[in-house]
Amino acid sequence: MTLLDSIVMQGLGKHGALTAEDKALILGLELTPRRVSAGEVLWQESAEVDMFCVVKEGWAYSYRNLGNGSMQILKVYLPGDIIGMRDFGFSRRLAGVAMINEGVVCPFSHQQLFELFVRSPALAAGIIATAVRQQAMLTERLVYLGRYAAHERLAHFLYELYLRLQRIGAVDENGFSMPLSQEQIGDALGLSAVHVSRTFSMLRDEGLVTRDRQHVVLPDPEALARLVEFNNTYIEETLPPAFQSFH
Amino acid sequence: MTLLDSIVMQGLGKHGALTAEDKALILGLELTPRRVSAGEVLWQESAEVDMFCVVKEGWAYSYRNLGNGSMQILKVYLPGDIIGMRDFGFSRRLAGVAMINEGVVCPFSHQQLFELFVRSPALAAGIIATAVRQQAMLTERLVYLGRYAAHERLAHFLYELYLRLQRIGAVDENGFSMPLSQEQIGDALGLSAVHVSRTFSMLRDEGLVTRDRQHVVLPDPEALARLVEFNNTYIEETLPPAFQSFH
DNA sequence: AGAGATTCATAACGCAGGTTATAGACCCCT
DNA sequence: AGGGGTCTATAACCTGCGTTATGAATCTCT
Repeated sequence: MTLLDSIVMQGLGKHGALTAEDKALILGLELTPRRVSAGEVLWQESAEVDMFCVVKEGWAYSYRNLGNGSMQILKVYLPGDIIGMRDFGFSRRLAGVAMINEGVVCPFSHQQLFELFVRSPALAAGIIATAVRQQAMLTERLVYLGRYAAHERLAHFLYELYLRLQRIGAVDENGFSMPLSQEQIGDALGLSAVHVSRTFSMLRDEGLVTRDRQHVVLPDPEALARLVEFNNTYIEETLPPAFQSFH
Repeated sequence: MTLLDSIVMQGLGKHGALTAEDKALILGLELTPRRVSAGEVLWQESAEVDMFCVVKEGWAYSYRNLGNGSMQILKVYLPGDIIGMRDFGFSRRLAGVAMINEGVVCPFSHQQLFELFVRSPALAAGIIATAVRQQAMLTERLVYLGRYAAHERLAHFLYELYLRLQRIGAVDENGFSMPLSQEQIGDALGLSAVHVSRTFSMLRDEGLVTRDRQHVVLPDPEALARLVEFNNTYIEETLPPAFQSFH
């Protein structure tokens, strides 16, 4: 899963907006792969912002540890995602990032990113659009935390993962591997681990989700999508026409 | 309240990163002021993205109307804020925006923004940093929705408004005007209007907040800040050093 | 000034989801 | 293979917040 294969860049490429130099620049972000172990912390909250990362293999999550002892997981990152763009424009990290399972990440520097911005407005627009899309997913979760019940939050969470995994070819017969524990899912959805378990049982009884350890199957993804009225504007693949002016 | 006075731009200006042309470009975003009435909808969710806005006077909010009949307010915009950057990179609006009270906004086009990006990398970086800062505030609210109780959410909300208003000179003796109804506050914090009322009473009884209609006073802002362990990284005024490479 | 619409405070009641506890299943280590 | 740790399921109990209701205060419109 290279960045060049990611949705936005594919979109730019399709419109002929990417030159050979652009492609070289973006591949340049992935020259230093690093193997990382399960649970490894890539950086802590408040650490200095010294790099960003492309996830090549494995899952990661960004999180905040709170004063009351609990944790809020902000976002789950899958292969092909860029980690850390949230902190662009800040001198310190707003959130920690840790690996869920083992994997491979490609760190790149602030400097490389600036370089890329200056040398290719098309890539800059693409990377910004990607970052904005990630923020849109966060916003969607904010809506769910504010106004939906536990079963809707979980259904939405699983369906979003399903869509994102599908796009990187990690879904097989409506099933996928899900390395998050119920505790971690709870930390993402603002629920207790116990209630996540209850809610899984409920969705199972309704035939919407089956699960065996780390393997999740959505027997009827469309039914799940109807339940959560999934808004897929924010996962849409096309960039607005104005972006094509960047030749 | 002009954009040039906004925190990030002030930061850039202080470092001498802004040329005269830069300043002209950014003032160019505010050439078409438009008076808007209380409750006026600037755009609806799913509308085509045709413009962005600088708020000159009055408060606005972005929101999502949900299938279950409720509303989630995503963000409150104060004078000096840019509205709509959330939708940059999308062809359709992810959220509606409406005025809370009457005011003045300055719309500018997608085209103007691109123009500015191409002609001034320094301004581009500044505007992106501003947008990222707004997203950071959203993230902070997500954390509060996920993991904090009603009184902490409300205290945090009020304290954030207090800080933001202070920076634009709209706080007088720890008091400020707050045109949001309790229903709207509830829609922002994921609470019912009734519970917002209860929670206000609670904070009042503890001497943390007094309120008379639209006028809110925080008798002891520091006590409030302690209660919510306010994380002001995301409101920090300085840009990281790397941004100064944009001369 | 009077009528209707908003907004707000407070009370009564119910339930979704937090908390604590227990036990079984699976994992990793030596 | 056995022992400790983690993860999950389910139950029992409790509470924070939603819901509905009512009355008072304030705003808006004519």
